[in-house]
Amino acid sequence: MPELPEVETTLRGIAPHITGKTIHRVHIRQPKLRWLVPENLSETLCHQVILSCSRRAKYLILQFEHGIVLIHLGMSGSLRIFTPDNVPLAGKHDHIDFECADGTVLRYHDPRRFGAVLWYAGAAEHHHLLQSLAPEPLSDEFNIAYLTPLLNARRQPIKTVLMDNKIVVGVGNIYANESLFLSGITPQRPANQLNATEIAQLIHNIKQVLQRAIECGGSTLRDFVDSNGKSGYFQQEYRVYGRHNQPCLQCGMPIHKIVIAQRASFYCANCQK
DNA sequence: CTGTTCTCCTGTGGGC
DNA sequence: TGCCCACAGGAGAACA
Repeated sequence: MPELPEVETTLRGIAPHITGKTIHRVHIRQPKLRWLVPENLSETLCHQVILSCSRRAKYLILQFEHGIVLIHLGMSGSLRIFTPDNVPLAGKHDHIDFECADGTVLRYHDPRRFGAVLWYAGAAEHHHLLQSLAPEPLSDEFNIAYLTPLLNARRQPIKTVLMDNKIVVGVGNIYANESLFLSGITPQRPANQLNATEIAQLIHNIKQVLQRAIECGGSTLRDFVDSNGKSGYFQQEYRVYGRHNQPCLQCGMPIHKIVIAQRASFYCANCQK
């Protein structure tokens, strides 16, 4: 499931291969993603140059002269680059090909189709999906002065609040669990009960764990080119996520699994208070 | 405004 | 070995 580090790694993996290139056509095999892929996307993008590639939250943004293509990988989406004359036949869930004039193909693959590929004839910051997003977790804007009043206004479990895009973007289920473990904070604690030290710890650990995962992704960048995609994303070592009943890596006590707001939550009752 | 529930979809894995 | 089915999960949308 692509979390922010995977999306960032995807961006770095594809950007050098498509930036500055001209779209020749777009093949849409399955338009029914989270939202319908615009039917006329190929006509819209034909002869248009990909000016730049960027990321906001877990959205990838391809910048064109007259608008943007917005890509979200949902939870099973991936992007691959195929070099000219090296493009394999499309597989079952290869829903969209962006074909460049030089033959390079950017292929969107998404078995569960929770992702999105959209066109917006305007600036990225004006798109309704992007304009009300909270700060990036790795930015300086995401700091103690910013977060403290927002947490104090919430009674929900801290884990739920961390996953709220109005508080901070890009912290999904896995990294919410991981950063709370690293901070010694139990996921069900009401957000307004965290003290200043804990908030500082949490911010530090969110940045740390995301940054580390992005650095791990750096060694897999070649996987985005001419790969069959089966290797998938890098395997991150998780400290609590998915470790139900396994010994805590700090104290050896079994890891608990509970459901908070319909999401699997893992924690050590001994290390996290 | 906060908070909760529903929804999209298919691969996986447990139960039998 | 095969069938059935609950389940996971990002995050917007709808609603209380």
